Amino acid sequence: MPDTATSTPSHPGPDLAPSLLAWYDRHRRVLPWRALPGQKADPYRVWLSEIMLQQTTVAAVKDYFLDFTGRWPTVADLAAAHLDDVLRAWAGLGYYARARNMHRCAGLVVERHGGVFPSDEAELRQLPGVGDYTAAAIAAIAFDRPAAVMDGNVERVMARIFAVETPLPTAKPTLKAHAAALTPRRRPGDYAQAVMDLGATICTPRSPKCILCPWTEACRARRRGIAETLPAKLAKAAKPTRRAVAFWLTDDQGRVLLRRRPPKGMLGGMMEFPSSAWLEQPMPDLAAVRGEAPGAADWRILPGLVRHGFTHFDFELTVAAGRSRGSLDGIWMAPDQLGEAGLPTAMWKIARHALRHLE
DNA sequence: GAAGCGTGGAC
DNA sequence: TGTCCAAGCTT
Repeated sequence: MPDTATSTPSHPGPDLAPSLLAWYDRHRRVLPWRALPGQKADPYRVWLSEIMLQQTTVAAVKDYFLDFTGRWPTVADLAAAHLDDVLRAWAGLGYYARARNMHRCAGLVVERHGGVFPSDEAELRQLPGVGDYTAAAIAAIAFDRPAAVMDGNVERVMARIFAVETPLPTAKPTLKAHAAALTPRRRPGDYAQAVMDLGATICTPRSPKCILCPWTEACRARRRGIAETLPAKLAKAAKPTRRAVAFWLTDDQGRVLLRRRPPKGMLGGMMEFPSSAWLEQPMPDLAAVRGEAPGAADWRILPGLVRHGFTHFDFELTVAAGRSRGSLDGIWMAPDQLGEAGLPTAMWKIARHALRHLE
């Protein structure tokens, strides 16, 4: 009996999961947080890796993950650590609220869950730093629950397989429904990693390797020749530039003055060099910002400019160097110890700039 | 819903 | 050089 509904299915097909799992078994990547085939995943390591991997590449995460799990092998160890030490270990990885939430989350898992991560997606979702994606990822990967993960990779893969041309973020609910419909009952943990691996290695934003894709026959975007254009995204606003003068203040022992930023917001809780306000204005001269300096000194502006791109603005600084007159309260560090200070990258650039011009 | 929140690598 | 963007979450 001819059946147009099955010969031209309304969706790419019910058998996509098995072919993807077969591909995954052949191309499984070895990663520090990934359990070996047949072995049980450690929920702590899965959680830790998922937090680190938020908006961050595998290459950037690897060394941080090994360092963290070496220092703090269990969630109880991490919960018992001082936040300062966690922030210092996190320095350079970016999105520092993740580190603060991670530390809070570890404390809650110990206090409320006896040091054992919940396996239920809704319970995981309640933990700080754990959103829809991360809750689903932990449920699927650590506990093999049939949770549908929805990250940037899955969005892209779904947009292409189903040729969804509606731009993000409007298309998100549609893409999520497609992803949920494809999630299998068997091996949901492997499937979650497989579909993300597919997006990361085959169904890439540019130049997708459709020839190697296990779903190439089913892919509607490839058939229409529009795979590389998907998913469509709304244009983003231009980034403004903020400028400031950073103060490199040294004492009679050659130590430099640092301070700790407020606990929330931009670079919350991280170390920084004192500076004038970060304003969307032309670069101020020394006379305009002398009142914001951390103390009296024979300030002189060093040649050159420090540039740094943040998420929503570009940052330009000039560095004023000076020798402190008298003693001043604050955090004084020898320049050769700055490597252990846990400086965010923007501050590290200031330090390099100052040292280059003062030596 | 929109804005705030880092960084480094690829092209 | 600039642009995009990566296993998102919080407010």
